[in-house]
This record gives sequence, C-alpha cells and structure tokens, in this order.
Amino acid sequence: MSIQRPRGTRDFLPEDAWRRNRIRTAMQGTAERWGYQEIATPTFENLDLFTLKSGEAVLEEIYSFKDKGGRDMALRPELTAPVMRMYVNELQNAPRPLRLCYFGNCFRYERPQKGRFREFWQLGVELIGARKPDSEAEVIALADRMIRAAGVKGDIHVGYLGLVRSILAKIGSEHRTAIMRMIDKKERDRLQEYLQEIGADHLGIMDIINAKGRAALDQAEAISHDLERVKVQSPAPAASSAFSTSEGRASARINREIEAESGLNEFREMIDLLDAYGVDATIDFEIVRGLEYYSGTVFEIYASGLGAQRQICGGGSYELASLFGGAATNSTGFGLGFDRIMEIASIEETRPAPVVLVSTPDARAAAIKLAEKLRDLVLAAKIPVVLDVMGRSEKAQLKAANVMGANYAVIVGPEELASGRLNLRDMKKGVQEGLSLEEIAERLMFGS
RNA sequence: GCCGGGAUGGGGUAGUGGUUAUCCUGUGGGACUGUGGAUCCCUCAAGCUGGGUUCGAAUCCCGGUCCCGGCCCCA
Repeated sequence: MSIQRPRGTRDFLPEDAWRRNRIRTAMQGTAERWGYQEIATPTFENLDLFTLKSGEAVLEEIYSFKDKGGRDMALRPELTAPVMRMYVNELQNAPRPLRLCYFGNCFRYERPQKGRFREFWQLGVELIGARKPDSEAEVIALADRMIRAAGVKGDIHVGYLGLVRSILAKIGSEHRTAIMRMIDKKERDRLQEYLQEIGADHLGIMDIINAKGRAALDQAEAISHDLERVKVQSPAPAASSAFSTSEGRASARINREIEAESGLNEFREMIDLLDAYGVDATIDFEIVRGLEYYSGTVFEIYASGLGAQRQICGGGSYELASLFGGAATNSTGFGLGFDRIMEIASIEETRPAPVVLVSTPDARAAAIKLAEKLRDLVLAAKIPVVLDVMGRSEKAQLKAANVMGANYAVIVGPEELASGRLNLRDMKKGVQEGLSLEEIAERLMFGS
C-alpha cells in the first residue's frame, strides 16, 4: 500500500502545472502593469494573527500546531492578515500608497467539495493608505481586468456597508449582529419578521436590500435622508467609544464598531469612477461580508460553471492595521480563488513542443555540447531541447521523440560531425535536411 | 459535523460467492546494428484498508481512509 496524499490536497501533473502557471502569470502580470508589486509572506504565522482578525471561531478550521518551542502556530488560512502584518511590521513608513499583490497557498480544515480544497491558492492585491473612492474604484476595476486576463467572465456585485450600518445605529445594538447575518444569508422572510418584532421595519432595510442597480443608489439616498430624522433606540452606545485601543487584542469580530456614518456621497463618487473605468458592476446592498473590519465598499464576483461555490472573488475596504498594532490606515483589497478560476479559465495557448537531439553512441559527447548551444539559441522561444538518457538506439530515440510530441529531431552522428551539417528532421512531414546549428535554431523559432 | 454516490495494474475498465481476475491504453525490450508513428512478440503491473459472514470474498455485512456531489461554514 502506497502512501496517499492528504485529504483535500492535489498533485499537479505537468500539464496542470503548466496551465496554472500560464494563468497565474496572465493575472499577476495585469496587476503588475497597474503598479502592484509582488510580495510574499511565510506559510505559517503565529496563530494569534488569525484569531485576532477573524475571531476564535476560525480555530475549528485552522491548521494549527505547537512548534518545538511550544509556540502556537498556524498554516495561513488567508493572506490579507499576513500582508497587513507585514505592512505594520516594516512598511508603515513607505511612500503612500502601497500597491501590493501576492499569490500563495492557504490552508483550511474544511470538507472538500467542488472548488473547495484543504490546500488552495489565493491571488490578491492590497492598496494601502490611499483615498477611499479612488482606491475602491481602482481595485474593483483591477479585479475585473485580472479575471478577464484569465478568460473568465464574472458578475461583479458592489455593496456598501456605511448605509446599513447607519441604519443599524438607530436600532438597539443587541440586534445588529443578527440582522447583518440575516442579510448576508439572504434570509428575507426571517429578516422581515425580525424587523417587525423589534419595530424597525420602517427604517428601509428591506427596501435597500431588495433594490438592485442604479435604482438602489437613489433609494439609498432617500432612505439616508429620512434617517436623519429618526430617533436612536436605546440602548445605543456612541459608535466610536465601543472600541477601546487599550484592549488592542480584541478580535475584529467582537466589540469593534466602525464609525457608522453613511458616507453615501463617497460611494456614489466611487460608482461614477467605476463607470470611467468601464466596469460593469451591479449595486447590491445585500453584499455585507459579515466581518466588522470592513469599513465601506465591499464587493464580490460570481461565475457560473462552479456548482455551489460560485464566488471567485471577494474584497472591499477595511481597517486592520490598528488591530495589528499600527496606526489606523485605510486599505482596499481583494482575494481571488485561484483554484476556482482554474476550473473555468479558458486559454488557447499550447506549450512549445520539444526538440529531440538524436545521437549515435560515438557522437554523444558532441551532442551534449550541441544541445547546450541550441538551448541558448532558442531561449527566447522557450523550446525545450532534450537528449536521450536511456541508451536507446537511434530508432528508439526517434520513436521516443514522436511520443514526446516533438515536431523536429536533430540527428547527430559521425557523418554530420565531419561535415558540420546536422540533420534536421521534420517529424510531421518525414523529411530532413542538412543545416548548421544556427540555421536549425532559426528554423525552430521562425519556421521555414 | 451531516446526507448521497463511489474506490479493481500508471490511466480507463469487465467481472453479483469458486476464473491462471477481463479488455483497452500505457511502460521497458525485441522482430529492425544510422531514421519515428503500422503490425507482431515478450515484459512490467491491480480488487483502498481493517474486521466479520462463509469450506471459499474483488463480489455479501460493519468500521476506517480517500474521491465526487450537496448541506453547514466560507476569514
């Protein structure tokens, strides 16, 4: 019995690995052309980093362990927290804004299913320390372009937490988490009942989440305007005093209130900027992305063809730097589910076929040197040049070349070495021709 | 954590209680000592795992592992 690979992990065979690399390069190249610089963080971090950001509840799904020094460590379950930790540790004095991108494996102890694995890859960007509407529009537009670079079409839904939060500020704080949760879960009926029970059904929450697109924005503004005349229900603590910086280790999920100003004008500004980028996005206040460190615009992108796990991207503006001990800094970013992208990515390219250098035993040493030279000559086209290492007959070498998918073989024996003209064999046409190594390289790269 | 369907050479498969475990593909070699793909021959190589039932289990039953799909969750 051989050893099996761990549950929820995958092996990537040469074809898979090549495809993954192509698509990763296409998407990351897009980010780099927008000025985002790649960074990398450790595969494991102190466990606290993640419980601080996401709460103790994540412990159930985190790969955590004690190292030999007794420290609590965790395989990273996501990349935003490590990136922000890195920012706080060593980039707080870097010129603003910071445009960072990353690609890395993450780990979650979950039940595998379509588009969900225990080791998975996230590709994302963070834009740190810039003005919100501009940052948000740029980041959403970039997400759109990166997905397109992979040949994927997604539906972008953009929401805004400020409005819902400002409505919630008028409701007793004990109801807020439950309401946010029901919105996120799309439990319309229960939400409606709940709002009626607590006498908050006149505040417009249902109207907001039911409206979609431009109409939603107009509706939001009307509701926001009405809201100014609504009295705050008790008990309603002042929004900003609930979070005490002296308790810096509190989870972002608990006891942490982001200012509840509606800020709808900034959201509208951001939407107008998105138009300038030519991004087709649906305004959707139902997107709330549960966690409290999100501070304004949030967005998600969905694609079809993925079964139950349709979301391929999620992001928004947030403030995490202060949670990790830095100065409060606005950031906007997103993470893309790379494995889900791979499921639906369309690329037409095929990898370059190898060239096989076939030699007789007495020409082997010369063939090695010729192969080296030929690799340099065809470097730009990334054409692999391979030699036989099986001690095979010339016939068997050609057979192997055929199996490998080679379009050309270069045949080297005593006669070719004596004349300096190597035999370039076209494997498709079955014809061959005596040429110099340089001529062969030309032929391989540019055809005949 | 829950529900359903699965697991036979490297890949794809047949076999519903007794077979030297089927076939295709693949691997390496050969027929063919300087020229590939055809054909033929040889070779390599398999019932997830642990129990149970039985004279006898790949086959029936139970536990586990892993895979596929869904629920929960999704930072």
